[in-house]
Amino acid sequence: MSKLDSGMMQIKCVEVAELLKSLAHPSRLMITCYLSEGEKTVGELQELCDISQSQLSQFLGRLYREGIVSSRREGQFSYYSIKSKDVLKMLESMQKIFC
Amino acid sequence: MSKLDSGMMQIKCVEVAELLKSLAHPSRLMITCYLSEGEKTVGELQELCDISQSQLSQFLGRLYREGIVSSRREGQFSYYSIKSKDVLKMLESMQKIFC
DNA sequence: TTAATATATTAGTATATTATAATATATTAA
DNA sequence: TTAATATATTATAATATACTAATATATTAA
Repeated sequence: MSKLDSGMMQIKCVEVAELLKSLAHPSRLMITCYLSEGEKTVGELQELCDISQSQLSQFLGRLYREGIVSSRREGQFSYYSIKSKDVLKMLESMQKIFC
Repeated sequence: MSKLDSGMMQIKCVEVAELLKSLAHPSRLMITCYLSEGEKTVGELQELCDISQSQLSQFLGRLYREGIVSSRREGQFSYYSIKSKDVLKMLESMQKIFC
């Protein structure tokens, strides 16, 4: 583990803390965990996560704005998935440690 | 990666989201990152993290209440360290991924 | 005992987040 | 075109968080 100088440390901590904040809610974490298995529609997520339509949509909107997920529309459905490899790695290592 | 049933999934997500929330602030993340190298005094952390005495103490208090760090007093100094192996693993894997 | 150092606590304001209900939009099926 | 389904947006009240300044406590040194 190479050490960062204090300036870089600050920058990294701001950046990573933002990611943690995005994930730091039971429902948002659950959403992203399920998405780590692969792309899902809003409806599928709603089944899996058991939260209200409005909240799910708001959480997805937030995760999207914060760059955690990407989305594509195909006809009636919106498909969401994890946007970055690093976030995926992070989700996987959390699953290894805690699940 | 074995799959959890939805009840266990809920429980794990609540638990891990709490941890993420504890770490989801640039200063709290920095504090815990430095502590992942080993026990430190409040004064040492203050040097390293460059935050006000009051905030540092409040953040340490919160991390303590939330079970992330443990502390011991030795004379004039308070020593803090990461309390759980799992949190340590988590911090290390974040460093591997993002630093 | 007093002063200095290390750390903790309290109070107050500003801002952010959560949850819910209501409403809006887009797409497909009848 | 209308109804139904899938998803998004807005408004709002309740709660939590962040930051600062001020004050308090405990320990050591003089």
